[in-house]
Amino acid sequence: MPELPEVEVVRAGLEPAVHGATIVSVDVRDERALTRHTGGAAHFEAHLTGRRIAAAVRRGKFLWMPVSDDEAVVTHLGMSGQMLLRAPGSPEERHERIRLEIEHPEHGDLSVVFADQRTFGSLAVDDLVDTPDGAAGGRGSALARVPTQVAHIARDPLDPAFDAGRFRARVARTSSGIKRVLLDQTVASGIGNIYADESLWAARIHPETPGSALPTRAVNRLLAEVQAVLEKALAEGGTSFDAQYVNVNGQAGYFAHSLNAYGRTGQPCPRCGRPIVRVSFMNRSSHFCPHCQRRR
DNA sequence: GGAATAACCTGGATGC
DNA sequence: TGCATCCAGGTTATTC
Repeated sequence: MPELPEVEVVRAGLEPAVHGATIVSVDVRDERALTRHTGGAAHFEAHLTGRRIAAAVRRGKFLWMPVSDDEAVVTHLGMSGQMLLRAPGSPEERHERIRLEIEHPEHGDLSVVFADQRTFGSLAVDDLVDTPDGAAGGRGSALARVPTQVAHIARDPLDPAFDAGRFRARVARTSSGIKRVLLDQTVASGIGNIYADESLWAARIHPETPGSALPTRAVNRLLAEVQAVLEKALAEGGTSFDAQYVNVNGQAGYFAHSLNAYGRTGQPCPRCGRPIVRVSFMNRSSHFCPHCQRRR
């Protein structure tokens, strides 16, 4: 499941290949991959053909490639989306939805393939708007612009312009469980189910603890653990359980070997040795140690 | 306005 | 072997 570290690995892989490249053709093979695009496949193809890509930028789980100061191709990988770099004319990938043929002045011709099994991911052409704080829109570009579809989400915890004070204030004023808050992309972006569970385990906080019940010291500790978990996962190439997440070359990450709580139901907690439990939560699962992470 | 929940989707795993 | 059911979860629309 692509969360911040996985999307950043993809962005870093795309950057050298697409920066300065020209889109010579666009082929939409499944229009369901354009659910965020207004205008349909023909509009998407015609609008991008001939445009020059200026960068690969990321905020949270959103990735975008500006094609001018006012427009960008926005990508969200959803649950199973992949952005793959392939040789021109390479065989169609399994679940391939969209293919961009690009021409780079140094690297030559390449195919950028968007493949997505569960079709939760999408591409779209979107307008760029100024960031309210004047800082760069995301990692990968100094331009203080962000797609309208991304403008409503908060900066991610690894962003130098992340507003920790705003994060603490949002946590303090809500009665919702802290895991729900972590998954709210308008509070802090880039955190999904895996890294929420891992961060809460590291900070020894029960996922259902109301935000308002957490002392500032605990919120600060949690934020530090979120940043540490994300950094470590990024360094290890992200988390791969199966073929659902791979980098632009189709390779898996290694962070699954470093997980302490997520997906370890019944296995001993690495800290106290008692079994990790799994409970249903928001149509998904929470994994935690009931001994180390007690309810307040 | 804030909070909670359902729906969208595909394929692997599991049970019968 | 084949079929039915469950499960995974990010985002958003809907409901309370």
